[in-house]
Amino acid sequence: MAEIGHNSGVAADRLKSFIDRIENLIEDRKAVQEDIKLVFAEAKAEGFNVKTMRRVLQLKAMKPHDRSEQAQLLDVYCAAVGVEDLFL
Amino acid sequence: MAEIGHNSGVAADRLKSFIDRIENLIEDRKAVQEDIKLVFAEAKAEGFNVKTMRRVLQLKAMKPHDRSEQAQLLDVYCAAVGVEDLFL
Amino acid sequence: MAEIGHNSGVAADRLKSFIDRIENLIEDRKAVQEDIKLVFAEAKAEGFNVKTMRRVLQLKAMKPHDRSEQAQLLDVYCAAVGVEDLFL
Amino acid sequence: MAEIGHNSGVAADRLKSFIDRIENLIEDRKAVQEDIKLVFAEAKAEGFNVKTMRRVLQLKAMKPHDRSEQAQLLDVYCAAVGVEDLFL
DNA sequence: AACGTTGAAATAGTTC
DNA sequence: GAACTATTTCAACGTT
Repeated sequence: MAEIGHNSGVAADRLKSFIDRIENLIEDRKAVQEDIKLVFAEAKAEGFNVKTMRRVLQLKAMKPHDRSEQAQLLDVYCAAVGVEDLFL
Repeated sequence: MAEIGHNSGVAADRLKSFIDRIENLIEDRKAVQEDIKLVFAEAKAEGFNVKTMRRVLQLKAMKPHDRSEQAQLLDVYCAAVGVEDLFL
Repeated sequence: MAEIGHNSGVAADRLKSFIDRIENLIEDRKAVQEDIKLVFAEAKAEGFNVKTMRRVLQLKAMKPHDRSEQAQLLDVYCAAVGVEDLFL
Repeated sequence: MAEIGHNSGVAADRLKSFIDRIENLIEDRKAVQEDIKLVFAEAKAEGFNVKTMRRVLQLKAMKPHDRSEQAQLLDVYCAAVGVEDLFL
């Protein structure tokens, strides 16, 4: 464990540096997040359905193999429970 | 706005009562949540896939009409973007 | 992974049972949530401020200050970075 | 709702454009997130406690306590209920 | 290294 | 429809 205190402030400075770097990165992340929100808002303003868009993004992000595997399992489970699983 | 203070403690007592009641209800809710977790754990221990079970529960909770409506829209969007949307 | 299908429906029945149990628990949870809402509504009707009540509940829930744990370390880090760490 | 289909692909192209833009932004966000993880790892390698660092970041992120708002009301409620409301 | 635990981040719903 | 709250989901962390 890094020791802070006593008579040297070097560990403290090091910590401060880490904290600052992370704070800046968190700022960046927030900015990107804000951009994403804006694009969704724009799409919504043109009449697109945001929720469905999110789903499409999820599907695109999935590897095709995983996708079909999950889909099959969902099929089986839905059949077992008596739920129609049409394409969601 | 209910006045608290001055020389009467009745409003304070009333507030305390409300807070206590809600705290108890929150406890109840936590207990139920714990039960849910236990059932999922039990199912998992028997080899079922928890994530897929959650999906089934979502689908069951949906009104059939909404379900098919969303499914159709997803179809259209996936086609537009070039993603296969097999049964997810 | 639990196998469903082939010629035996026992795994299917088992899954159905799990799903049903969880559905019931979710119903319970919704009921409790509804009760909470009602108490808040009652308090509001008597003039209390709901938002502030929520904060009080948060603070009450935070209670266990756990000053034994890593609180000292937090003190040190906050000092190093120049943040006041009133409680926690 | 934006209509897609029939004989014009303009809405489809528009959707595709939105989806692409968001995908890119999501990539950016993942990259930033990765950077954050790296800095934490670096700090940890120098002996700092990651969990405590996260708490420091939380505390720093907490707003200037806004004592003008409804803080007085919170004081009153906390007093009524018997909770110490150090800051907020 | 998988498991559960925990905390953060996203999404959905509700209120004003 | 904008803001806030609540729920759900996801990812990271320590643990066995």
